[in-house]
Amino acid sequence: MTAARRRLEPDQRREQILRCAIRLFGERPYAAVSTTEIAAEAGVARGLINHYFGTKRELYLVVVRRMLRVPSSAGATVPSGSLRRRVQASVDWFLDSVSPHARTWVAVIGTEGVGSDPDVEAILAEADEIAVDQVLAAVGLDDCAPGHDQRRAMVRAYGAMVKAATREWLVRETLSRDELRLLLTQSLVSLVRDTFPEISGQTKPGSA
Amino acid sequence: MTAARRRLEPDQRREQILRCAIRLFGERPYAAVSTTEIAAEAGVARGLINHYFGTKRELYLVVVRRMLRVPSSAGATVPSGSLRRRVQASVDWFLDSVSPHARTWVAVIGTEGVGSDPDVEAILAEADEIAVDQVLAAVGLDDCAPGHDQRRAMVRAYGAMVKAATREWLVRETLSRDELRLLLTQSLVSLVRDTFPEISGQTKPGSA
DNA sequence: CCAAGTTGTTGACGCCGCGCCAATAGCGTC
DNA sequence: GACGCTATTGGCGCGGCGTCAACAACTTGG
Repeated sequence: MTAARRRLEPDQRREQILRCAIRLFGERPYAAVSTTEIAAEAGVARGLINHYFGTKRELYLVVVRRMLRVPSSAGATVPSGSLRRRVQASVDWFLDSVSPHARTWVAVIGTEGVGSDPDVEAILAEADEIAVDQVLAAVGLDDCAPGHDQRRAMVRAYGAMVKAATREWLVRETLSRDELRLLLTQSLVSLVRDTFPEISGQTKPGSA
Repeated sequence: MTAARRRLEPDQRREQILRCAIRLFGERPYAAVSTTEIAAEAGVARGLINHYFGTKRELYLVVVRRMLRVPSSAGATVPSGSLRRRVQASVDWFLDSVSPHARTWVAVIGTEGVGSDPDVEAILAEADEIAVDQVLAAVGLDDCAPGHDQRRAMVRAYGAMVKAATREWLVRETLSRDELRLLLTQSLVSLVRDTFPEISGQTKPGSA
């Protein structure tokens, strides 16, 4: 009962399989999803998956990449005003762009214990770098030389907090949107205002 | 050539297999490590793994649990002094306890893209809760009622930043230990001093 | 309107990893 | 030294994955 096989444009078929894969990989960990299952879900022969994506693993990587494609750019307009205002605007923009994709976004960010996959990490890392660029741009510290790498590192770390806190909001619902907004804003302002100055070349003697 | 099979105490054998599993799972993602490989590494028959751990998956969970067992408690003595002093002391304690297990610790914290595993998440979550307790204790806000859940949520988010920043230090080496120390201290101080007050019950009217 | 070509799609084969279980053989005991 | 307990083994069956040659849907030329 192979319900009348139909011929599709490669792109359409590819997309169709990819959609099923995205859903299944979003529900269960990699090892718990079989290509047989994905194929069945898409109503195609299992071999077709290999034809389009090569390997189960490669399909998985495509899924990860796809799920990280944020609307990104678009509102890359840096607002003006005080530091706090600019930060607040960026935070709001982030929250707005996450809201629609909530479930999907959370699945991608989800941590899965031991044994990290280099390829997956590379994809996540690339997305993080873009985010860092946006944050630094919004804050107005694009790339002044001293302490450049350290600042980026710290913003990456801040990004991890953003992800975790957003999960608290979307999944555990332990934070309201306003509370999350407050947390993200305060933290970034503090980072830029208090921490950055102390690592930019000369160690500014802070009042202990 | 089954190099003269030897009989061991169950605990010893279990531990031996576990050690090999820890190493391999630390190097590659779950699906890329076979029980055959673990068995070979440990110099035992593959079936023995099932005998001791039941399932590959269960073995994996034991590995995750084991790798999260921090020296924990021990120096749970809350220091006294100003907020900043107490925070600083906690940060130092954390950095000291991570240093020895660096590689292992990082492997556990590592993120692995899409499709989170509920069981793994539960284990990580439990460890996080313990960490939150320690932080709140150090800060001196054990469990005063108003805004209790929000505070815990925010500290969990802070914990994510701690992990990420520590990775920057240990893996990417983009931050020195001192810079990391500064970042973690400043952030937590800011969190407690600036953000916490605004979510404790009455919304303190902030200067817009 | 049919034949030939193009190419999306299938199904089966071989391999390997995993869970299970009966058989085997260390090691202590009488 | 024989016996028994149990740690340990090895192989069976199932199922997932990658490959490949055959098949058929759709297109094009006559």
